[in-house]
Amino acid sequence: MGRGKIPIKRIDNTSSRQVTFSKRRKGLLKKAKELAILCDAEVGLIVFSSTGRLYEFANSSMKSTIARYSRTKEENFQGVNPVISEVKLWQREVELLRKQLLNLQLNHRQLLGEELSSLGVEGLQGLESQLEMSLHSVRKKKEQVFADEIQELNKKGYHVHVENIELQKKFALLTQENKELQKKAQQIKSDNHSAGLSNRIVVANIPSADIPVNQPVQLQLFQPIHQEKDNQDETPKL
Amino acid sequence: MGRGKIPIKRIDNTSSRQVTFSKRRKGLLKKAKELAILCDAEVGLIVFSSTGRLYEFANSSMKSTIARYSRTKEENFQGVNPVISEVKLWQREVELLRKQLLNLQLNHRQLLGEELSSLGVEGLQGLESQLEMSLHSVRKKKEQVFADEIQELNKKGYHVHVENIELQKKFALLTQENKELQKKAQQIKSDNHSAGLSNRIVVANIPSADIPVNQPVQLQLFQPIHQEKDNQDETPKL
DNA sequence: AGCTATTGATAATC
DNA sequence: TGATTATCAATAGCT
Repeated sequence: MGRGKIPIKRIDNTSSRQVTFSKRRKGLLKKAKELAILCDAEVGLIVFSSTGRLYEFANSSMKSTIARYSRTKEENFQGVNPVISEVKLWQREVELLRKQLLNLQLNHRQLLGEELSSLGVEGLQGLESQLEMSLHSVRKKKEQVFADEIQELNKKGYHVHVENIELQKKFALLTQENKELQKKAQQIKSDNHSAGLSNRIVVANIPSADIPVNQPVQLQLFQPIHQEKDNQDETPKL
Repeated sequence: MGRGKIPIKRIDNTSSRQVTFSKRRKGLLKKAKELAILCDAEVGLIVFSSTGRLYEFANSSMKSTIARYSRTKEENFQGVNPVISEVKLWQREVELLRKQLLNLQLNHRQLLGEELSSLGVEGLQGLESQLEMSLHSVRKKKEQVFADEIQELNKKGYHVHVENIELQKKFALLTQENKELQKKAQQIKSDNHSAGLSNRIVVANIPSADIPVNQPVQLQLFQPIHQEKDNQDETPKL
């Protein structure tokens, strides 16, 4: 598959061998991954380039795959083993766990809406109602989380609001003070004028009417939602 | 690369998964060989089918490839030359399986709407949409099952209907025959009367007009349902 | 490292 | 399974 076919023998030209290596290595790794995913297989792939660099793929872990490999290989030509009893114990454990895992995996996949072919009508009905219940709980939970968050925000908002009122009071006091200072300044100025001196005192004229004092800030956020909205599930029960 | 492209995810259908597995496994092994030959690389490939069968390729030897691998990784597997550590291998396997099982169990419980506290808002949203998708698939599947059943029933119903018509035809013929026999019997009777003999022949008078001949029986059951009814899921996304 | 013409792999089908 | 074939994907040869 390429512009022409090449014989399967060592490519002599070093650079084109390297190019081909990197292309085909990529392809091989991709295909190994795909096989593992598509067919639910445990795949381990080790590739050393001719320069000694390592490339690998393993869908579970290389370590466990190699372990499984060596176990499998040994069992084939090792009918009798002196340390059987303990090993057998563990093997049984593994077998049990594998079974549990497989069962759970099937169940899980069905909960995800896959692999439904093995289910009959009652199974499907059961699954459906289970999913409905789950969905219900999840939505409840989600709403609760939102409600909690909103409450928290409201609380914080209230504190900010209180703080705000305090600040406004202080601001009002300052404004008052300022006005009085201005008045005094004016007085001094006119006194100086009449005395012929011009020792200017500048006082900032802070605007005071822009912010409505004691107007409560709008702090009410969304209210927690508590309407049941699950009656949309009007699937015609056949 | 085939009649159509397939998404890279686990193939649900068991038999087609197995078919794909054997095809792709073959292809993968071939490509591994080619890479090793063409590019002078050291390749080791281990594949376990989901049923646990082992397939492998190694251009030098799996043992030495694994040895080189572990050397490169600077880890020493006792895995390759065991017996002492066989128990340890199994223990590790048990540990791994236990972990997987626990993970899956948590996930599973969450899919059942339990143990949701560890999830944040995004987690809950994700779970919700996943459940919605699952519900969708399950309902689809259920409807399909019903549709199939109905089709099957319709087919059977049609056959019964055809058979019925045949029977009605035969019945009509028999009725006709019967009438003619009656006529003949009457004739013989009157002949006997005039001859003075009374060798009575009794012929059952089968009613013939009670069943409406060729009236097609009502056999059309429900039609398969194919309307999409999922736009009911208008959950307000908060 | 990109770009195609080509071959190769394989999904669907029987 | 095993064979066939229509399609899609990988990649050989160039740039």
